[in-house]
Amino acid sequence: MTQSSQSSVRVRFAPSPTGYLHIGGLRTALYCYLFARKHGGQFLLRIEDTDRERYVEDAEQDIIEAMRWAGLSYDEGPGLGGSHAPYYQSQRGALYRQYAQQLLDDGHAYYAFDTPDELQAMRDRAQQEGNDAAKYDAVTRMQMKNALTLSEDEVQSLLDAGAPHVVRLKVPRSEMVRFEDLIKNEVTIASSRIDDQVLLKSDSMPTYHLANVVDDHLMEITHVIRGEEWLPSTPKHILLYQYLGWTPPKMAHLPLIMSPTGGKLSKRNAEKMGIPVSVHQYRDAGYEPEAVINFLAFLGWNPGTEQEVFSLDGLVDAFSIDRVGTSGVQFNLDKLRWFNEQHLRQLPLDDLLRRITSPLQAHGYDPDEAYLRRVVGLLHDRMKLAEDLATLYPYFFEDPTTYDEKAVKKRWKDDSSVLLTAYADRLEQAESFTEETTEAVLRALAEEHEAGAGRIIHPTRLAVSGTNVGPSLFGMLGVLGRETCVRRLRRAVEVLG
RNA sequence: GCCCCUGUGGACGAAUUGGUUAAGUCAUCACCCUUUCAAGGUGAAGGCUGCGGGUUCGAACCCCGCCGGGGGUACCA
Repeated sequence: MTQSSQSSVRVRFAPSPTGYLHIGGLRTALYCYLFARKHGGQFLLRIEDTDRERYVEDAEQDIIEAMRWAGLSYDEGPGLGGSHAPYYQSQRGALYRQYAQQLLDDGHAYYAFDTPDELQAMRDRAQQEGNDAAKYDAVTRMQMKNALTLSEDEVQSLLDAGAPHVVRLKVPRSEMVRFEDLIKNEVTIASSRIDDQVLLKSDSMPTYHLANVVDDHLMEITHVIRGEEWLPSTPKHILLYQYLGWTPPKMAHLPLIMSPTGGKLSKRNAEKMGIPVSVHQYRDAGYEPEAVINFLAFLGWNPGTEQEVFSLDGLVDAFSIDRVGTSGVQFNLDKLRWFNEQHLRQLPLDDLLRRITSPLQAHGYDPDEAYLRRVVGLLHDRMKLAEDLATLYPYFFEDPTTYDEKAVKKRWKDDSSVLLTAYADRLEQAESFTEETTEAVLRALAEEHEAGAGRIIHPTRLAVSGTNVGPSLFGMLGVLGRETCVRRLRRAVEVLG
């Protein structure tokens, strides 16, 4: 890297608590984190709670917990403090107002008193006249009720009378606004395309644009890494930096995550595809945080080598912003499952046990540890999700209540009752009950009846598990134990005849 | 509509930066292994690198024009 890697890099993840942290948000956070750590810099969390209408009470807690779960630790932020506190925009109002005032004083911003109805009327008018966009800009602002069209006295008396008003950015009529994006390279937009953006809302809260620029500067952010949906408004930010006399940070806009049905992965179209949206849903479904992180890292980035399975630290090592792609990437649940399987498999037994407990309990199972260890030993290599134990292999925790219909049809034969009864009898009397003995007993029995071993193996699996798929039969029997196996064999004979 | 970003098999993506038969992973299919299903192993199918022009001895890569996809166009972020 040409970048002198020490120190100065500061990156922030700045979510808005308008909902639970979603998977796309976590990816943005991850890239911020990777970049910061890669360069030995700081990673901070800032809560952008300027929208009172959409504020969600427990969203902030959810965001913090999701970051912790994912292992994305930050150096400054809520609960931690830091030299640039507070990290809540709702607590920094005075700052934004101060800089808005500076912009006002310098003639780069102005008061506007238009009501929502008047704005709507202006847009309707513009549309009727066939103007391509209904903008509040260098042309239309002269027809509106603002400090540019009203006299100084009128403005003052409106202000004194407490008339609702906003502060708008005075965007130049025609200027080329240019910036260098670390991912998209050079981007240029004509200022005539930019709205006179509201900076301070009538409730005196800042909009994203003002708050973001002020905070990024004050918090000494060196790199703004965020989703591509922000690319078109970046020129406004560049203008703001310029008018405030500040040097803008480096910009990097991440490609969007798409739904398999097309379009940005939103809550709605994701759920339609059975894709969990909130990070906590992944946790609850038993996905490994390392796997989710690994998967997310590869959504728009790759190391350029064959290696795909990475730990978080490994990703930090391998990460480089210039290997981030430029086009939108489709979310692929299959690939996530594969990553999950990879990570699950390399998890030491003790760690695996810890992660398996809560999904089990969620399904009402609370096996003792020694038993669980044996079950997991048998199933470790077959698991794709921590939840699988409860959903795919419930029979390790309770007797099957039904028998899979197709399996019965295929595996339950005329001689099954006789054979299983005999097998149950022998198992009951066998000297020991292990993987080896259950197999030896079964094979001997099959031979005596001049039947293939499968004649007993398959119905036994059905009787014991209720289905015809699963791990090695004898290993399974050994784990379940004599009493359980015999009971289930006899019950199957009773039910299936 | 207008503005911005973008386009390599079904999905993700590599390609020493203009160099010859366009990697690999997921998914699919087949075979092997096997008491079943996975896993694992081996292999297959799937591409005029969106389309059309150009530049060049040579283009996925550079230029032009189309077309497609996405985002933005709020007193939301």
